[in-house]
Amino acid sequence: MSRAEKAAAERPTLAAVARGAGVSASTASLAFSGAGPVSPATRERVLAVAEELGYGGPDPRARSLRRGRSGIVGAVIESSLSDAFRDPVNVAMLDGLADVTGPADNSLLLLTETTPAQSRLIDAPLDAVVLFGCSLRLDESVAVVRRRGMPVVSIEARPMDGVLDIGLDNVEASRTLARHLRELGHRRVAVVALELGPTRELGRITDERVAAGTTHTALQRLAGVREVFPGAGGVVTAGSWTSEGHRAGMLLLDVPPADRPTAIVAQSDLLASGVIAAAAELGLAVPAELSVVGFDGIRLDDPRAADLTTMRQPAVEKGRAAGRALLDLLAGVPAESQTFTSVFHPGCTTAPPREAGV
Amino acid sequence: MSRAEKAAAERPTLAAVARGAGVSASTASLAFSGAGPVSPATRERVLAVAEELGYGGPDPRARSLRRGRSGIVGAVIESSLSDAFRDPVNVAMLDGLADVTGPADNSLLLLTETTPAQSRLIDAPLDAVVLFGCSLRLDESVAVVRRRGMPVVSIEARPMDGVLDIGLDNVEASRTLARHLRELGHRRVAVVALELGPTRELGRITDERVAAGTTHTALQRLAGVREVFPGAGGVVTAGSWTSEGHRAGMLLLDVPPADRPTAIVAQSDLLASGVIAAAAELGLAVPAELSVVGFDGIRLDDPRAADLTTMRQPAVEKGRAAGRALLDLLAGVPAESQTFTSVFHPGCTTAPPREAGV
DNA sequence: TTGTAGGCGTTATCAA
DNA sequence: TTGATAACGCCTACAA
Repeated sequence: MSRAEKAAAERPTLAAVARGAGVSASTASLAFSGAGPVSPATRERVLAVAEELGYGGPDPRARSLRRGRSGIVGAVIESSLSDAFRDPVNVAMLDGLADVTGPADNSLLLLTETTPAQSRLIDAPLDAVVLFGCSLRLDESVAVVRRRGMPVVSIEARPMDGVLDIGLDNVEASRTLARHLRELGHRRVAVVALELGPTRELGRITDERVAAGTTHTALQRLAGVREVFPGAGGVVTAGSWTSEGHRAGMLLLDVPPADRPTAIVAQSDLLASGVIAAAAELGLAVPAELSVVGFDGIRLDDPRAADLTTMRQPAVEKGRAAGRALLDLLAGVPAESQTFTSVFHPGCTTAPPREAGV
Repeated sequence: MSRAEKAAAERPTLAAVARGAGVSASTASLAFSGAGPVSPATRERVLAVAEELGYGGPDPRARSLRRGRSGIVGAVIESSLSDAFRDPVNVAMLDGLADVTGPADNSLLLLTETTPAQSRLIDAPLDAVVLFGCSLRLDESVAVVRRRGMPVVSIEARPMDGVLDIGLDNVEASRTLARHLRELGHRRVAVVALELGPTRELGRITDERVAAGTTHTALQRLAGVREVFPGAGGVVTAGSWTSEGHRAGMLLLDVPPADRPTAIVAQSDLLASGVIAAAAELGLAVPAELSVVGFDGIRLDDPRAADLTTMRQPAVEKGRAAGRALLDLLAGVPAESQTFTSVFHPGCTTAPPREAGV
């Protein structure tokens, strides 16, 4: 028996407190939960004995078995925490989620879609689950959770049976950006895409990678652009980070001028920021020599990308909506998928191409 | 009875599976946990019946009561998630923590030090707790947790009884930076401090605010600077964000040149980045007209602050150390507080003051 | 207002 | 290798 176990074994229980106070366990329970009538006198006596014995209140483990609820919502993210939280959009969504679940006495358990058959998803005492931009093991995760009968909410995932999704108008929003560029006169447009899955490797957008792609958001945003610029190519990145945008930008821009796109559609503001940094390094003026658009509408630290042309998406609201849906589901109230809308923000990183109509 | 409750009530239990397979509950349990000898035949039979009944494996709630372990570690942060995660240092520490706890089958529950008497800290099924830069309700949180007999690890908190702390050489590191500035010839030096507590309000550093300060890290870093520049003044911010650094910078720099500091010690790289942005706005060249140092050693997106003179701290390692300490404590192995060391990184944001020896 | 009884779903111990 | 038994600590009808 380890020291910790011994200490735990020695902790007083509600029964011990009740005994000490000369009342029954049920009365003591009421004294703590306030879920029933207890005379002030007995309550105080119980509390006093608890204090004396160093009893810290009902054990949440026992309580959650009895009640059938743990008060814990699993927030599943695909990658490592630092990868995911590097993008303010994810943090904003998480914050929105916590904003709603917290006051309802639910906390968030951080889970990553790790290899061994979603082990934590299986053995953590969860009441419900939110899937944050998961793609790789999406089906597997959903299967595990559904089998347990837990409500599942996804954020920007492809539609799945029995999963309520909080979506975004990715196709339409990307189309809007693409149209904006076309109207300015751009014809040579390249995309810098978010990770497409299943691998996270920077490289050219190819039909193969698109066909094998698992990340709904990236695929949708690409589709939106291609509605306006059919067959538009570009680069797939490993994720929504400035450094990846920079690498992608170098790949696309460090070429003979004739091969260079006149505009780049980055699938996130962070990527756009990296692209703009790459352009600066190559001595390309934005927007005079290169137009760049992003996606998300976050505030960027890099002054060169400060007023980016982008689509603003309601990230915090999406998180809140996911939280509300979860609470409804948990309460047995029917809830439905919903889609949020992005708003076009014209910044100063787009302009007509130097030679219109190349 | 809500729909969710009804569904839960209908879920098969281990006992039901055992009955279906014609074995005892204990045998069925072994078939799932693999914690004992079961003949392959029976195991398969049990698993088959489970599959058929749609049984998703042992209920974690019951398991955690029985085992006395939930596999959940509480990560307590003081502010909102988005405030905390805006600083990559916090994300890195969390990542390091998850790095260690994850493989040991422990997940992280995100908790904020909210008002109502640490409610979630009390009623969430936690095995242990990590305190991340908490200050306001630190004592209260610790009291709650200790009473439950849970191991507690703090990160850069002031020393507390029964709390293992993962520290950083904040005083020494800050002194190093201050000395560096003094050796360059600076005499008029201002500090841009992290939030000092108990309020989060931008304003001048005053004796009162310092005396009332609760944030260990900020106080230590200030003390380190003051060892070299006694009585150094400056600005307290609301937190480690670029925007706060910018505001603080404007406050300190947008004054007659004679009143202007020749160097600013920002207590984080993010703050430093904001200060540099403010300097740029005011047309002050860094480092020619103003030296700026930061703290942390994170990579910054703003190219003007790209190569900041700063102290690099091992944030991920700190998180890992906290995780290891926690696991030790949980296993009953004695563990001790430890302090990490920062490394001076000379960047290109410091230089001798324009007129040495003002 | 308080007490009694039973069980939430598992797993550990021990005996067979 | 399997099974019976007894908790784990609490909560909630229901009865007193």
